Amino acid sequence: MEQELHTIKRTDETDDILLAALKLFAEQGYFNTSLTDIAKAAGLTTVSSIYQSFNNKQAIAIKLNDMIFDSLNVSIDDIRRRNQKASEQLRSFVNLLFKLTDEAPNIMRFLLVMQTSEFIPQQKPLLETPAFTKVVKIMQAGIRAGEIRNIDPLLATGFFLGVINNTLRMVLSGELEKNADAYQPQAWLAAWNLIAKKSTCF
Amino acid sequence: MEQELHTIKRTDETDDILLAALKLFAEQGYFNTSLTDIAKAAGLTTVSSIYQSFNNKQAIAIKLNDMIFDSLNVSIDDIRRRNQKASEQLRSFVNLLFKLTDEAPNIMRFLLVMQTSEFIPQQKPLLETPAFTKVVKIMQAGIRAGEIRNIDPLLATGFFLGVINNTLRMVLSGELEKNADAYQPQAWLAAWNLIAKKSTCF
DNA sequence: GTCTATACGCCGATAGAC
DNA sequence: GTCTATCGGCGTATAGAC
Repeated sequence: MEQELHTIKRTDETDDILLAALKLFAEQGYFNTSLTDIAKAAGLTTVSSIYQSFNNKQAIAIKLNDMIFDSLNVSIDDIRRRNQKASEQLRSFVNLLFKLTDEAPNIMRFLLVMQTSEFIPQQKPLLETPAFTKVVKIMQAGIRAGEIRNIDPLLATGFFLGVINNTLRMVLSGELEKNADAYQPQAWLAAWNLIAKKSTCF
Repeated sequence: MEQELHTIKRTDETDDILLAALKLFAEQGYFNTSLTDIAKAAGLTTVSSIYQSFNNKQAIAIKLNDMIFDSLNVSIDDIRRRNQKASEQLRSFVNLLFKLTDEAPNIMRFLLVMQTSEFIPQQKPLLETPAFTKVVKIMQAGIRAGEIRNIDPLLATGFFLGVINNTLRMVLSGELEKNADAYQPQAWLAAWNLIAKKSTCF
C-alpha cells in the first residue's frame, strides 16, 4: 500500500477523482457507482483517464479509506497531545466528529454508514484501526484516573460512540433535521454521563 | 407489493431461497451475491428455478425486508399490549433484540448493518417504518407519564437505540466476543438510565 | 499522454425444448 | 414445471492510434 502511494503520481486530476468518488460512493454506494459515473463527475473526458491515477476501481476506494482513517488518526494524536484529562480528550473528539458531519458529511458517511468490507475485503475490522484503539486507550486512562466508571473499556467505548454515532447517523440521513452541531451539547452530555464516574443526576 | 405477495406461490423452495439469500446477503452483501450463489446455497439445480418464486433478484431482497419488518412490527404491537409502563415495554423490546442477535444474527445484520437503500431505493427511511415510529411513541408516552425525561422523543430514541444497536453491532462483527445476551444487563441499564427521569447515580 | 475502439467476463433474465 | 442454452447489457479494463 505504501508502495502504491508513491508510485501513483499525485495530480489535480487524482484529487478530482477522489473527491468525485467520495461523493458518489457516499450518496449511492460503491456498487451503484461506475467508473463512467466517476469520470463524468470528476470532469474527465474519458473513463480511461482514471487509469492514469489508479490501477482499478477498488484502488480508489482503498485510497479514500486510507486517507480518511489516516487523517482521523492524526487528529486523535493531536487531541491526546493537547488535552490532559480523558473528559477533555473525548470532548474534543466528539466536537471533531460533529464538525466533520456538518462540513464534510460524505467523509462521515464513509466512516459511519458505508460497509467498506464489502468492497475492501482486506479491510481491518474497525476495532483494529489505530484511530479506534486510541479511543479505547483514552477510556482505559480515564478509568485509571478515576474519571470514568470501572467497566470494560471496550464496552464503554461502544456505549459512548453508540450515542454519538447514532446521533450523527440520524443527522446524515435527514431523520434529525437540524445540523449536527445543534445536537452536540445534548449528545455529549448523554454520552459522557453514560460512562462518567460522577454523573450529574437529571 | 401486497399484490405480489399473493401472486407468488409460497413453497418450501421459496423459503429455501429466502433463507439462503438472507445468509448470503448478510455475510457478503447484496451486490457480492449472484443468483447463482443463491441457487447453489438453496440446493437448487438451476438458477432458473428462482424465477418460479421471484420475478427478479431485487424481489428477493424486498420480500426479506418486508418479512423482517413486518415481524418486528408484530412483536412490538405484542409488547405494547402486554406491558403497561414505558420502561417495561422498552425492556421487553431490548430483550427481543438481544435474543434475536444470538438466535438469528443474519436477521439482525439485515436490520442493523446492511444498507438496504442501496438495492431497494423505494425503501422508506427507517424513521418512517411502523416499527420505529412505535418505539418513538413509547418514548412519548413515557415522557407524558413522567417515566422518561422531557427531551425530544426522537432524540431520546436515537440515544437509546444508539447504545443498544451499537452493542449488538459489536457482537455481530465479533468485536465483542461473548454472545449478545451476556451484555444485555449492562447495555439495558446504560440505555435506560440515559433517558430515565430518575437515573440511578453510579 | 490523451482518446477511440474494443475486448472480455459476469450476471440477470428469457426462450424454448422436453 | 424443470433444465439447457443463450441473449443482451453493463462495466471494468486494455490495446493501440494519434
